[in-house]
Amino acid sequence: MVELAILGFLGERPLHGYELKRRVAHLTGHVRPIADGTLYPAIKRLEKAGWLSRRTEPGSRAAPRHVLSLTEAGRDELRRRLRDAGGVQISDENHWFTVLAFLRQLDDPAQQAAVLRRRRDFLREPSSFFYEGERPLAAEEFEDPFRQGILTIARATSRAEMRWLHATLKALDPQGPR
Amino acid sequence: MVELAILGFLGERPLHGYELKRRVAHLTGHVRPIADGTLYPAIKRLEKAGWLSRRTEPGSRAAPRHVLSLTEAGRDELRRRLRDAGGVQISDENHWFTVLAFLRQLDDPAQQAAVLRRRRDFLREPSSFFYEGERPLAAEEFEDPFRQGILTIARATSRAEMRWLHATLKALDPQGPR
DNA sequence: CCGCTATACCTCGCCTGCGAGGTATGGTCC
DNA sequence: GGACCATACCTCGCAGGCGAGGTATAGCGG
Repeated sequence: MVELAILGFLGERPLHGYELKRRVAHLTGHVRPIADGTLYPAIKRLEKAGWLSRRTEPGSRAAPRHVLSLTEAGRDELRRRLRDAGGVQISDENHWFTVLAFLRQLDDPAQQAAVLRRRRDFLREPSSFFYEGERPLAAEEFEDPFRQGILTIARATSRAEMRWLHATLKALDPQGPR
Repeated sequence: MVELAILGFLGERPLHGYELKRRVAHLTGHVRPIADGTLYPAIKRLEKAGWLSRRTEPGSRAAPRHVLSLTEAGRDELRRRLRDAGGVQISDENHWFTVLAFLRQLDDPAQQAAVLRRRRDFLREPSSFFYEGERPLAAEEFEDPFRQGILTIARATSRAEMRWLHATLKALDPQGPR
């Protein structure tokens, strides 16, 4: 997930590690700082794979900065990861948001739509949090206010996302598949 | 997170591993299967700590089952974890939902309210996904439909949760702190 | 009664991310 | 000009979770 975020942000413009850290932290919505021990090894991995290059600059008001930029191979990799997004990337909200944040860089609208459709199909699957044997329980059915909260919140999210997905899919391929 | 889920479900009733697996999978909302390699080692850890005990039963229509139940120490641990929920448990939606799912078992309403208040305070913190320098960008401000999606979905979720939090907090301690 | 399938449990190695530690440099304040 | 702080980068060990593999058992179809 961090790797995708790094590739994505660098796909927009070259950045040094520290600035990258700030942006990735904000990416999760409510600021959730990303640990140095996560960011820098990830940068190393990507660099080793030839997806980004660094150029050292004198620090503006501190230690020298390593300005990172995406190589051509890196841009290909970014597009590949966006196009092939699946599994956790589709089902986990944090991962999914990361994909969404950079999906614009996958410049073929048909491919963008395909990714959105995968998410839509995933959300469509009937789902519930709690069961009584086989039967799913609705929010109103149990007296536990906290579980009611879970269901109401999840429902609100799901609705908002579905509405947005439909509208965006329509805009992307007006007479596309399904 | 898995450990809390195990403690929580076993706090409701004794279960064997396989059934536990089913319930934990549903806990995330849209069925996200939990790997065996996650569940069973977690059970082992909890058992080793003395928080749950097992009793072997002949399998109903397959291999023998290990029915797990919470020990007294396990129940204490569950309550401790719920009461002290913080950090990732508050800030990450997946973790937070796990806490919520079992918060009822923390039987002191004042303590329940304290946990909810921590989440509320976290959600209150001003937050945004994308910045232009220092200034946060609103959904309407950029033309990227995917980032617009992120913001609109996040906003809908946040609103629904805030509404629920306020209502529930009021019900929990009508004249409580703040 | 043989093989298949579903149930049920377990282990191992890997990958990702975290936290705690460390280094270095430029600017500011006294 | 020395102390201090913010910036900037890095490493190490750890923990949680995953996936692929393996074992075993009960029931069912042919």
